[in-house]
Amino acid sequence: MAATPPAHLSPRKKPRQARAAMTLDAIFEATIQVLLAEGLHRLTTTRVAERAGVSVGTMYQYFPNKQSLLYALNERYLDIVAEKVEKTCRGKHGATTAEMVQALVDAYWQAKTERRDVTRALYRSAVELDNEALIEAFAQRVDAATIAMLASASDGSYVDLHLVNTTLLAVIFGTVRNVFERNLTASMEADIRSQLTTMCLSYLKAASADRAAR
Amino acid sequence: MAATPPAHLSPRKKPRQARAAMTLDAIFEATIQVLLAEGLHRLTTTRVAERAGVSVGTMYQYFPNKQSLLYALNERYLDIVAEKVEKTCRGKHGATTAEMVQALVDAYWQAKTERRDVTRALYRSAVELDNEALIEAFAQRVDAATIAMLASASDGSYVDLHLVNTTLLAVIFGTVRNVFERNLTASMEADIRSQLTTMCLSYLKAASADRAAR
DNA sequence: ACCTGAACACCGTTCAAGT
DNA sequence: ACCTGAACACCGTTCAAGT
Repeated sequence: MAATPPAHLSPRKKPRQARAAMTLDAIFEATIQVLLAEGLHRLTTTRVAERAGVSVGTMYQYFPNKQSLLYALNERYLDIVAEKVEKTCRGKHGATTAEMVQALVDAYWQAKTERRDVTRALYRSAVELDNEALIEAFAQRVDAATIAMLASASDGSYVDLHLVNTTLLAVIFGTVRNVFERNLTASMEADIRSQLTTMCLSYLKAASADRAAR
Repeated sequence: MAATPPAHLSPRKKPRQARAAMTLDAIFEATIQVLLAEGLHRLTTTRVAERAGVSVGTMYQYFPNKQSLLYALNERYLDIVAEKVEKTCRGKHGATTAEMVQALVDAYWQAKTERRDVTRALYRSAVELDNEALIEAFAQRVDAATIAMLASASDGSYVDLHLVNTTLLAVIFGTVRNVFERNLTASMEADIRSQLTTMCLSYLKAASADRAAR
């Protein structure tokens, strides 16, 4: 689960009535819409409230400030991505390293591409916040999933699995973000994605204790 | 040189007198200071002006808006990084692939680490802006430098040098950013840096036409 | 050519009042 | 328990006036 956010960013209260839960959903949905339609610097509490059909005061019942709204939005999003990656990893226990890497890169890339406008908007929105806790929680969750997967590989083991795994994830996360921030053609993007897979695989082979022992 | 920024982000005028040049420098310096001391969301035009010892009106003579100030700051910074990478690349023409990769990762990582607080602050500040043009210009400049270097390698050539090179840079840029956004120990960071070098190298070997032909 | 700072429209956040 | 919206302090940006 996501780590508890810093106090000044945590939601004020949870909705206790169905009406309130709907209000919250409307606020999140409105935030995404304003973010996409107007951009981060035009994302104002007034505009979000208006689009959500509530008053500003209502927003402030759930979130102590604007940042915490964006924080919660990113948290939701990362939860979904993490869940997808976890599921993929569980499905590949015992497989070959090649299958694992392929599946991992595909799952992560796919999760980020599904709604690429939202992904981009959230990458940007995250800047305002004290988001280290958020990123760290996400990283550790994925870390656990991929470590367990790699440890079960049928064709290789690593002297320092922890380091290899952290490196692998830093490279995948980083590269995907870098690609998303540039304006590349779809085919160039697809090419890089496939090259990234190749690259991760050749790294794992080079780092494999198994191979070194042969 | 850096590409011309979008009209709404380009500086209003260049300083024509020594006094004005000093004013501009003071504004840039103040911006970095406020960014480091107070963070992005407390970076206000008033605060920057006050710290720079000028009035707000003066700032607006040089920059049409707050974004353009951050744009110019990032431009300056990326120019310095690009220059360092270019110099490193020129120095390795004709060397082995291993030397090149090592030098490239070191140069880039080093440039970003030199003032890591500034690097982090600028990564964050860049979010507000329409910074695609900025990133693209930087990427293309480095791209040209590394392509020329790799093409001169004494021990390998590539079927699709362009793709290999773009992938390599996306991975390096992305990974470095990812590492900077996390809170890792110094030794963990050093380890990842060295692993990244290994990884790039094993990728280049795998992608080398030379080796495939053997 | 360069600088000033009061003025304006707008933003984040609060809180007394409502259902 | 939940929602409202006027009120307040502050922000980005302008522009008439100064040197």
